[in-house]
Amino acid sequence: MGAQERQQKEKLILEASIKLFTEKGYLATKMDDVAKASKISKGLTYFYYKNKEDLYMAVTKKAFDELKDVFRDIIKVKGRNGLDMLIELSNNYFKFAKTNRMYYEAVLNFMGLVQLYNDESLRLKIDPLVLESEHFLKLLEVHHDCGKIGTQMVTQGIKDGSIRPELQAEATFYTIWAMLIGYEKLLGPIGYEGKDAKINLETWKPSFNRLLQDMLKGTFQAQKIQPVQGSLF
Amino acid sequence: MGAQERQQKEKLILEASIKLFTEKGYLATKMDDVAKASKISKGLTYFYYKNKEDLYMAVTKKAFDELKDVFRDIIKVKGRNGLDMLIELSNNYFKFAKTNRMYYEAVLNFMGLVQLYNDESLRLKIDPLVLESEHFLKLLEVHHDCGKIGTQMVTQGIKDGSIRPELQAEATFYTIWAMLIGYEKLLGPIGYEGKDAKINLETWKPSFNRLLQDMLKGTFQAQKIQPVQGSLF
DNA sequence: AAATATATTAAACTCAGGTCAGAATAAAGT
DNA sequence: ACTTTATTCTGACCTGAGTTTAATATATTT
Repeated sequence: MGAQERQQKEKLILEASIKLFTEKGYLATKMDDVAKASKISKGLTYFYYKNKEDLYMAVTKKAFDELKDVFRDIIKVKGRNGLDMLIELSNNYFKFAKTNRMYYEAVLNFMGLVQLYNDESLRLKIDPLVLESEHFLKLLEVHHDCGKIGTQMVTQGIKDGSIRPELQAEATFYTIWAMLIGYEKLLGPIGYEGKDAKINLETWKPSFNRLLQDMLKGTFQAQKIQPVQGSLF
Repeated sequence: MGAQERQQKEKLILEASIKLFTEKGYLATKMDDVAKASKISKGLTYFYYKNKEDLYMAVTKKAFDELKDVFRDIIKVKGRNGLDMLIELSNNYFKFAKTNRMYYEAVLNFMGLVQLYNDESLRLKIDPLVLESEHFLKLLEVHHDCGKIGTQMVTQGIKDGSIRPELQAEATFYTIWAMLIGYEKLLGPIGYEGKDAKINLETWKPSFNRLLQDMLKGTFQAQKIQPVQGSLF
């Protein structure tokens, strides 16, 4: 059994666990289930993956790679201004989070891990095997890649005039990302109001998008003030 | 033993677990530890709390109450405009998240729960005992209270002119909250870059605050356009 | 074909959340 | 005051799930 066959076996286990994690969630999925679904013995899964978290890290890697594709798919289409790219990113980001819920949760979980990782005093709370995992460092990179692609969009927007020029691209992009993450996190809780919900998933999103755009381009200038200015010259 | 004495005992267990959760985290804290720290038998903890999660819900209740205090402390001070209140809220929110890390994590965890709760197809993923917990409904209320207080700040800001009038108070506040949540979540991961980090905790925050303020008051109008307008009349 | 390395299994181990039968204590009834 | 009932409490036990390991089968090398 060469390295290639081994990779195939790993992939088999990985895909079985992705299916299970998606259906039942990480906690409810037992290593027994993974083994059964992969048609191998439970012990063997520990031959290919150090432990359950290591397996989850492998899943997370796939998840973050797909999220990165969302970023890449937008920037690779030419002929749009930066603002439009970011608006589409916002939409597709939410779509991703909704459609690939388990994947998105894995991404968020990873961000939580990195938060611990960055705080020396908290790092020891992370399972050492996770840090040793080949996927961990790769994930840090992919995370960073997403940041770079997003920053590129802002830079592009500043260049083409769709975003106000005094903004700092990188900080701005990460603020946008922060908004997306937080929005996703808050979405549910607010929807709860249910009966008299003036503010819920549907009604809130336009407001959110509007605020995001205003923040980036400075609506007052473009929509209200500009006409007045025009009459000046 | 009256109801009062019972409450005291509950409080004892609660405080022991808060200490342990803070020190070692939820997962690393064993019910044996809680029992030992409370100087009772393990079985008895299950007399006062249905299970570990129920205990955690009680902790979460304390956590969210304290977060609500952060909101209340700001709005109860009169003589400031709405925007300033929100800026202070932002600062104090981050301070809270940093100082009371375990509490803040509990709050976030609860938000995750509510997200499941709102999706009928996912609700069954929540431990039924959690839904039965007396704290769960209370927590939904406290969450809502925070939203109301924050919305009040925006309303105030619109009234006193520190926030642009066309914004919808509720949607705007929840967008702000989303930004805070997301910022907190992203903070760590970005700080990681470490060596060449242009963007990290320190350098990013001013940018973030600036974007937040611009979004709310429309900086262009106030700083660049207004003077021109003034010359018109 | 023997020796070595790699896969694979099934059973055993461990740890931690949760239960339970019964003891100790307190409260209520007679 | 004594019995009965309800409440509080304990420690041993149960169970489930992640993980380890000793032993076996299969493949690779020499």
